[in-house]
Amino acid sequence: MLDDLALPADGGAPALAAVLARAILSGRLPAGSDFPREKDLCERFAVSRNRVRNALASLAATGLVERTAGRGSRVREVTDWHLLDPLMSDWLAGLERPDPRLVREIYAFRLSAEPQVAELAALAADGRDLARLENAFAGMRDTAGPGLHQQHAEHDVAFHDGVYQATHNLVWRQMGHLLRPSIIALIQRSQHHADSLEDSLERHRRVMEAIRLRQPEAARRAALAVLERTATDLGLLPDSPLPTEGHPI
Amino acid sequence: MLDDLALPADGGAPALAAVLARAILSGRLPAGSDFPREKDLCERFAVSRNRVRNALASLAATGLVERTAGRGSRVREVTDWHLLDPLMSDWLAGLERPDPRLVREIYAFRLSAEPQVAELAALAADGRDLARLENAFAGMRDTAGPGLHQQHAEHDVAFHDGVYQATHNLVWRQMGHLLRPSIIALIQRSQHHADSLEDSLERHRRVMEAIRLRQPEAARRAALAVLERTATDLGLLPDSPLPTEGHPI
DNA sequence: CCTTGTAAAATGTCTGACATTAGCTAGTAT
DNA sequence: ATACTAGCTAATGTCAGACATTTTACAAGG
Repeated sequence: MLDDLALPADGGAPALAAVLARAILSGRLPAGSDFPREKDLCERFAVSRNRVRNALASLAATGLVERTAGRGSRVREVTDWHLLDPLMSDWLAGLERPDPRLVREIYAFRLSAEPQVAELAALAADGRDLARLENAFAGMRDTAGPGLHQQHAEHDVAFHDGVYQATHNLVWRQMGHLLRPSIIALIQRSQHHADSLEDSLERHRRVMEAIRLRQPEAARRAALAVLERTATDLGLLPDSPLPTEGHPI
Repeated sequence: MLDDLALPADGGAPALAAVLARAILSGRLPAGSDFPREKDLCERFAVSRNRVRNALASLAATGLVERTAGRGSRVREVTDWHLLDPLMSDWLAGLERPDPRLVREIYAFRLSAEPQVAELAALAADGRDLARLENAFAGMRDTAGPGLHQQHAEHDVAFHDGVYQATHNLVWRQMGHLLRPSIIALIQRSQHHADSLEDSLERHRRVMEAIRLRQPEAARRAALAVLERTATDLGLLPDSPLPTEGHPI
């Protein structure tokens, strides 16, 4: 178990946590199963028990495992994972092949939340918020060529995060963390045709413009349009019922 | 600094973290200020460095402090706090006098999110979800008398959490954690007149009924009505601009 | 003035031992 | 036969001390 995993050259404490977390997130360890003991992990990765315990503490803090003295560590249900923890976002974004169900759940959330977020942003955004959006948009436009998918995705994340930031609400702002894994999954799946990119850019521009002009209703519609574009790029069939019923995309 | 804090009789590792966290959450330590050194905390609370380090690791994981080797620990900005972390929810719910700005921010979030959540719940709720809602509602009704505020609040939390659960979305479900600190703050501030309680119950009932009847639009309106009731009980003026500046509490 | 070296202070890590808890097993009394 | 208890084992939790690493401040020298 975990035999094919390797610790990166860095090898710091967070690196070990990331390796162990991805073993769970990739789905190779079923919920309810026993997680390896501390001693085994020490031998397997040739690190001290201290580091192993720190890594396991991170996994427990994000709800990936449950630890009980004398019993051991056990993998928890997906419903217990703290998807909104920034650590979790990093781990998810680094996955080679993220669980399609998770991608779907996060997308469904964004579909139901982001129009509202855009509406709030249109009501509250100030100059700095607009500057962030403009910068991110320019970055997306300048990296629209082939071979720049990675950088394009980063600017894409920055754009959407900018919308969350512009709400000026402490809770909504925290949720921008979800964007990275969602958008990374996007570029890993879609082939990003040139015309698709052009269309996506235009839809983003309309969100930015509506926020600038303080038009909440237009911002809501524009955000929805961006997400519809995202759905087709993700290969999610619009008419298949996602987690919830009937979003007539 | 922190002289008047005491470790509860339990004294476990999480207890120490809670004490330290509340020192920050109560606002006595300004953002950017230095947090006490590990050695000082060891002496102050008469615990080993190990426990202190575990507690500080929790504070760092929730974004309350930033730790750098050789430098020390520093209190982070409110905008960096992970309000959606379950640990944070527990700490916030245990505060005697939570920061009014935080209460307002969380309320503003709920006001913008919960109608949508109720709508999704109306589309996706199954029998188990309805049973949870009915149980919670019955609990609220049975604890409507005086002197039962604490238990009433718990059932209130269970009701709203049930709505989040009923969305059957992994992300929305995580957000139910925010409810406890929000509702605890509610009962600590409002005097809960008998007629106010009666009105609140009726509004909750309409949410439950709309979810049962699969009426998304009615659920949205009913959830909004509950939150308006909450606003007056919290002493928040409904027409003042919420998410942005101006906290005339 | 800038650079560099050095020392101090703080957190990070390692090690070994012991404490505590959960679960199992065997034994015993009713 | 069942139920309860004692004890054993294995796992995580805690402690104590030493050392490593990083940051910062300060002072000497160019």
